[in-house]
Amino acid sequence: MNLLKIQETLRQTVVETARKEFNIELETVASEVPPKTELGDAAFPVAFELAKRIKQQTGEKSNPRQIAERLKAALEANESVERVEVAGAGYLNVFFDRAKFLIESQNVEVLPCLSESENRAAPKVCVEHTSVNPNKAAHIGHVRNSVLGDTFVRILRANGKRVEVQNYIDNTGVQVADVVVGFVYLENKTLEEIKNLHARLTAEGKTFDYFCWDLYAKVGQEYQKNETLKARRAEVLHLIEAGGNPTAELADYVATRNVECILATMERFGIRYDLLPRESEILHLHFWKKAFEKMRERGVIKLETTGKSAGCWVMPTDSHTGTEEHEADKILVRSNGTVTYTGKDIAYQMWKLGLLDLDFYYNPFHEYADGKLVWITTAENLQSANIPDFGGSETVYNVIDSRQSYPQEVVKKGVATIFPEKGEAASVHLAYEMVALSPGAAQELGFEISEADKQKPFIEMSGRKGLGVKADDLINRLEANALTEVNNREASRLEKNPGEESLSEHKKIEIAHRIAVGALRYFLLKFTRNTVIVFDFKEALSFEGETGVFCQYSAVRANSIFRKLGEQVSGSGFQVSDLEAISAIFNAEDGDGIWSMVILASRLEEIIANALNAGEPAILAKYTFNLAKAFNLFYYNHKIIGEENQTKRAVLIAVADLARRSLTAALNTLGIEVPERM
RNA sequence: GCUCCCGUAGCUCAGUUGGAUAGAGCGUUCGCCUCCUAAGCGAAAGGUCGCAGGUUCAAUUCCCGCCGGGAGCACCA
Repeated sequence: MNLLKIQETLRQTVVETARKEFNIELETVASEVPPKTELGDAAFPVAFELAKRIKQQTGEKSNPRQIAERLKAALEANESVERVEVAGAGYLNVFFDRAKFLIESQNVEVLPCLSESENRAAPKVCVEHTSVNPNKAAHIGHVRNSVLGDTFVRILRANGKRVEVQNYIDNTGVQVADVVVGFVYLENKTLEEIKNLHARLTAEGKTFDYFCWDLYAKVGQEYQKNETLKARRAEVLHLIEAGGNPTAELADYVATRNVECILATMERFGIRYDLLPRESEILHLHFWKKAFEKMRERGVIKLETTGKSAGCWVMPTDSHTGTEEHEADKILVRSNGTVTYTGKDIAYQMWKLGLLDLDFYYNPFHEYADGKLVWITTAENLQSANIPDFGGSETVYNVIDSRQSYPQEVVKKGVATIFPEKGEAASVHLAYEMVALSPGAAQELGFEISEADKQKPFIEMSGRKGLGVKADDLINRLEANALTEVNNREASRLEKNPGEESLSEHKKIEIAHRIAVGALRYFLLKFTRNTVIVFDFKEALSFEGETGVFCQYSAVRANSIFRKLGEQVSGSGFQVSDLEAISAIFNAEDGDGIWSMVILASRLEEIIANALNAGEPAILAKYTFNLAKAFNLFYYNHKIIGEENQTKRAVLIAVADLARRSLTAALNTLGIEVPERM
């Protein structure tokens, strides 16, 4: 009997009692977490609702407290409940049987869904995230996208969902064209020479995406003063889209090397993908043509014959009202017959949902260290073996910057209009605000800031200007800082305990890496999605206070207790006959403190369900921090190893074990691993 | 002009579908390593929840109107 099940049973009891006693049918029963342990473990403010409903139904005024009293007995009949109190104006505060709960918690998985083997028959959901244009290195804003997406994937899996992770590669867009213009017209390089450059950079320990980062910024500057160069962009873009020519080949080489770099960067953060769908295949396999046919069949688009958009195929929208400057309807096909970005996106979304009747071909792109493959789409059938069943998801989550809210709305509405049977709920835009730079941070990076920008609260990062904190730079800095700390702490540990074994260099690097990832992932996850993160070096590099490192430290301390206790304690559960002795521990003066640790650690499953429903990983991040904080307090207040009362010692061990299991699972769901030592 | 987001402690942010004394971190001040790791723990100080109305037994939360900040509204991607 875990916490969720107890709460569900109690809710049912409330519904049944309301039906029996008051002849009222409650659809939902709200339950709350009381603000303090002394106020119980679950609270139902249902008596207020019932009083209102009784008045509506019979016209009789009733006292919420009296209603609560009548529900009280029914709730107390539950075997997990010790007692129920009616508090305040009519709150029902439920107190669990603490000893019984603790005994049962020992045999309960903190995340039951994860322990089950993946159900291949379960409906699949798709998460698209990262989707960095393959023309430069990823910056911290891209990492916010990837970390949010990856964490959401982990939350879905912890809720028992089958998930497919896609990273869309826009390899035929203007951004790639810009870097190609740079290579060809500024650097005067052929494909062979670019290949040599790549080899040289690799040999020097440098990365191709960093080179492109600078080149892209250089091209952006050149465009401002060189109109001929700007004209080249259109030519190059056209050649890339057409395919089958040397420029397209060169662009493909550049884009693919950048994709490799970005994958390597994200792997450092523990972020992986199943499939890389490319825009080139969406074009070459005529996904749009198929989508267009379906839209015409279903009559959701029309050809404008008059007005500003004459000659364009448009999709009428009602969510937006037109003005003199802007048409209300969304153009999907331009008057020259080419398709817009939104049009392509609708086709891609249709494929994701299994509504297109067309498919890509697939080829393995990259193999992770443990053998897992990332696949990439291809335009030709390369006869690959064991291709997973991609696409055709029940629900699609697109992790995209909130600046894309309008086009995402069009895609969602568009797909829902073509397929009303599928509906809008199948397309979810997980929008998030940008990561911006404070004027100070921008200056710290060595950028000239205009007087106007200095007045602004924050400055938007820009790949085109080369203005941003590169992901690898930041994680390198974090790892270096962490390694310094690890070395210092290791030295003082060995000084105090000369007999202890020292950590190998390899292990120290691994610990520093985990700390760095923990710090950065938590930093990006503690903000809710619709908060603009104004990047601040001091805050991002911090290892103290509300940080991932704090949470990791708490888990490391917990593990350290069990290391000292040795293996003999694991699996030594209580006997049911111990119930009274355990109750005595909880009823003692410091019993509430011990119990609050138990109940908080038991909420993980509920919190993860909340995080999924709200589409908000920050809920889990905040919980994890609070859990770590609670454990640090518990750790300080109760000295487990030195405890002389054997029952109390056993209780404390069980509580600490529950806390560390919950904390570890919470951190892992955030994509943060617990280091061996800290 | 229209749409969306934000405004909570000195700073950065949480605050579930309305609910009990509005929370955390940083910063400031003061305590705590003879005791399972001080990347820690405790305490103090700090609030007209942007302003003004409305709905309700109950509003930081829902509705309306202002004020201030941000983003979007392309035959760009």
